[in-house]
Amino acid sequence: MKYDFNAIEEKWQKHWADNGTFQAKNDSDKPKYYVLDMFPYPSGAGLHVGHPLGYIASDIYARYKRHKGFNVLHPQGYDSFGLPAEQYAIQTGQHPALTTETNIKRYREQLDKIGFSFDWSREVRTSDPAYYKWTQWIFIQLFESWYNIDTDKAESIETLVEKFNAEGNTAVNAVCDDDIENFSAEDWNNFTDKKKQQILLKYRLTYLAETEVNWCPELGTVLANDEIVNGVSERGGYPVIRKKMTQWSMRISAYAQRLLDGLNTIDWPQPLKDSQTNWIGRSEGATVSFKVLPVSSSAVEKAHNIEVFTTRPDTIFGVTFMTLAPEHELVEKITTSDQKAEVEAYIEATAKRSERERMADVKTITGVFTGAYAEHPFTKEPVPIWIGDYVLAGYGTGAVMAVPCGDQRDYDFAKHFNIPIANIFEGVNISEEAYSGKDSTKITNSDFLDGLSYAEAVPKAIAELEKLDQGKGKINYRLRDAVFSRQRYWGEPFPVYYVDGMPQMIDAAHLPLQLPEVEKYLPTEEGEPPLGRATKWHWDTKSNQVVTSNEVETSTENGIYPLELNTMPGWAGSSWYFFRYMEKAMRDEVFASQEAMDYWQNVDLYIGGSEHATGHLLYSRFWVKFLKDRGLVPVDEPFKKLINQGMILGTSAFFYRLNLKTIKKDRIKEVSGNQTLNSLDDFDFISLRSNVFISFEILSRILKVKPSSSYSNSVFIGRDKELSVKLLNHFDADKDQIERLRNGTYEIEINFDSIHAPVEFINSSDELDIKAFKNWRPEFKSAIFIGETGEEINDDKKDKYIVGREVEKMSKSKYNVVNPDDICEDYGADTLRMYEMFLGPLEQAKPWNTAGISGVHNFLKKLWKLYHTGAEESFVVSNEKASAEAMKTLHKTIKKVEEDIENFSFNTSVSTFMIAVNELNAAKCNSREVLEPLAVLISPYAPHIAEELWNKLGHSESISTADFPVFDEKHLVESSKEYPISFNGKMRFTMELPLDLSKDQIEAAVMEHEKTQFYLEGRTPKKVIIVPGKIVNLVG
RNA sequence: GCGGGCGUGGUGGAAUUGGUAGACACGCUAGACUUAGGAUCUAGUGCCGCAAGGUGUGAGAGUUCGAGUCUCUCCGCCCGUACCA
Repeated sequence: MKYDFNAIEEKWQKHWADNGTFQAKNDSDKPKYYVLDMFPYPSGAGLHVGHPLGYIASDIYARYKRHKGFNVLHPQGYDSFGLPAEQYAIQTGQHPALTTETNIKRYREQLDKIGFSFDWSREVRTSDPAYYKWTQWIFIQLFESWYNIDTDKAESIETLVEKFNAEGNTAVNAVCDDDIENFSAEDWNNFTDKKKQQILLKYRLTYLAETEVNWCPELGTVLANDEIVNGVSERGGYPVIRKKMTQWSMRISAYAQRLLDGLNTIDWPQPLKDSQTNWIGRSEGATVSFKVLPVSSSAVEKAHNIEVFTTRPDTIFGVTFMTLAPEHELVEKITTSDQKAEVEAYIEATAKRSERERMADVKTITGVFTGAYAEHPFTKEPVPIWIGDYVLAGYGTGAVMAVPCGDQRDYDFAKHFNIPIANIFEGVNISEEAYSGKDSTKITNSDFLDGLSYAEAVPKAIAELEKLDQGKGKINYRLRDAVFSRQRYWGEPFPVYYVDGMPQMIDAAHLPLQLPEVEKYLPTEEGEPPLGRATKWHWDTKSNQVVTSNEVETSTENGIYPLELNTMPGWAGSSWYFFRYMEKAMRDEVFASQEAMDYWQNVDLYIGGSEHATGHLLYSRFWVKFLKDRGLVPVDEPFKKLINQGMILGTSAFFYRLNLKTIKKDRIKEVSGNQTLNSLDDFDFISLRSNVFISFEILSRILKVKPSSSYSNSVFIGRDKELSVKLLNHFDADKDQIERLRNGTYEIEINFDSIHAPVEFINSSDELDIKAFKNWRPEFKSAIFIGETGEEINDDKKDKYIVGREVEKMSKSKYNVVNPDDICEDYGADTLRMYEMFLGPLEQAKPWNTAGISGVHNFLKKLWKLYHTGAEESFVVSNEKASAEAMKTLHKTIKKVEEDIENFSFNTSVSTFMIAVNELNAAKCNSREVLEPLAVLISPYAPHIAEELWNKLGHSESISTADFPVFDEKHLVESSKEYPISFNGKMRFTMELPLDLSKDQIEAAVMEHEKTQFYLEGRTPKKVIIVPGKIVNLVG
């Protein structure tokens, strides 16, 4: 029988599914092990070969752990709420649930073909009401909680109300909004119910707040930061503005320190821990309060204080000015009438500047003096107060005490505006730049800090500030509370209705609150989220359900209230799904039972991409810590060990379009490939010699710019004068033009667009059929294409275009996707699995190249032949004793494969299998003693062929129940070693020597060797290094 | 700028953690069997050289009997982040 992989794989996949082979038990004598993949979003494009990489790795590990005697939980599910399904719904009117259902079906088919040992009986889908009922439930728990700093954990809001009743809020130590007013128990009891609710909202772990969001008017929705590229929406390229909106937020900032501390307890890759650490951004320092000096002409006479945060309180005597963010609330209050016009103009100008401009232009220093002064806390000297956009409103207090001698930005600002710079560092020259070292340098000109070093001065400065009650030590975090509202349809509805503007939770007994039907998935004409289109989206507090009639009006009298129109973000459902799998079957009465959670605890091994470092992986940790605080789960961290699989990249084909802009002052003349451009002479500024095209080669030579899609391919001529002049010289521009460019009258921007070319128009010689492509994409009809060697390519001159190749992330829009189904069809799932592992280290990004797959496929054929013989390929495994050599091969392989799996070094174990099969083939081994354990060894990698061979070996139970072979050292014991003999560290020859020789005997044997005399060239070795069992080195 | 990672044949990548660099595989070359199949088998394949030999892990230095591996300096590439006070 030939190795018919298609038949074998289909047979066993069906067998496993029918027999529930991989269903985990919740009670077992075996130790438990929980292996989890980051569950996929089922996109319409289906799986490509990059998706299964991590699943294959985790599957190998899960199968290995079963062989090792563990009760393994290895589930899979779908993160099925999300943007693409909604976008598709907007375009086609198709309900996202239907699209999602179709996509899941397709995903499942594709996944099943690869032979994963998932326990599908525990599948979860975040968009399933039975699932999101519990996402809503957790939201309610967050709403019903506050963070008590004294106990350092979340507690029921009831305990807060008790405190307010007893003693007001003055003694309450909570993480809360910063605009809390103090009140006594008496005040509290006199507050109206609404007032009480308003106050409590400022303490809850999920709360409503006015926040700045990225609003895209064209798309009519809020965008997440990662949906914005270069200041415009990723989808469609529309402008994005900052807008204040009332949004649900999660008080993740309460957990900043614990999220940081927890990193020390988990086994995660260091780069990932580092990015969470940076994201949380802890910095130690102090807050300092500066009194604003009253100025007769200032708008208000009332005394103001400016709070700043600084990490360098030791430099307080170096303060020569202060800077506020333009958005700082005190700006308008302290600005003097003289400066008012200028300040307002500046604020308006900065508000207008887009995020993109601000980012592109960090070098330009701008700012305005407010006319006001603050009093230095110690010297009592007046300190001028400026505003400048280098101070960010969103970080710290939105204000800084500027120490130009110790901070480069303050230094540059001071230089630019001729503000005095005071030096407080002994023996440091600050005539060129600021000094920010934290070493033993002594501080001077600083009163009580004189002569102290950084380490000594910081606590001293803080102590003195505390005496004045003008500052105290503070730890600041960069981590912001997370906005939790989305103006989308396809997400979890909030279990919230509003009475008199105050949010009320739907009683948990009435969950899930299911998504309503809408006729369109767009925002309403009034700008409300899509749920605003639902005709039945009011909550009836009498019947505890969504009202069924379209006619009913909301009112207090009938107890019917409007429901929240926003939905939850994508990360809501993925922040707790790993608990849901723990239950044998989805249960309606618990999100996961206590027994199940006590048994499975946390995920032992989690595999997924590092792109989730500051999203999913942080939010999950936050929710788990919260759930732990409230006694709802037994663990503090969700994922004990984490592995990031690298991305599998695709090879894209590109061509390049010339896109030039001349910019004359404010006027922009755009001549892009979308317009007719007959020659490059069309430019009014630079007249390029005819027949000279700007080639990448020239560009890269002159400008050191490489054409590539990751680089923007833009050369901004004019912004960098020197480069511009070089380029102009290259094109023989006249002196006058160069002069004008130097004067800044003109700028030119040369831009190359990289355009992805679809494979169907490219032949095997990498040539693109231009005519066919232009017919397919008419918008490129008049584009000028530039070849990699710089020539202009158009269909009237040439009909082939040699495409550029580049490796990048696989994506449908880049036409570089390889489908795993095709690989399974042609080579089999076992080949696919092994080949993906063979490509290289798991964590590494690597390009997909089908060329090498035949090597792995041939290996599986050779493996098959080990168990079969003759033209008919009949099964030949015998019960004869194996040779010592074959046993050695087997045990060498056991040892190496076991080590490799434990180290997640799957690529090297594939090599090890190849070596083993080559050796056993050479030794003509067909002994059961070797071939039976070999099948088990290989089964995590190639489960189908292993299961088939196992079955042929006469076993009725699945190979997955077999024990992992036990390594026995005795088969590897050698009596001799081929020693490398080195002279001065250079290996010259080897000689076979018994291992039981003493050093002296080895030396004698080596010295006797004829080649030794040759390499010594008559000299006596000065030294002979002998490491028994390793090497011999003669030093001459 | 800052943080992290990396640099080894024509290619993907190995290297027992300081001990024979290039395992395994792709590709390539030659041959065998076949007759137009992207099949199979055998041998070879870092580079220079007919050979003996020389040389070789981004560049340079250092530690060591011995360095791809450790230390320092520099160069290049990739990822993350962005005025964080």
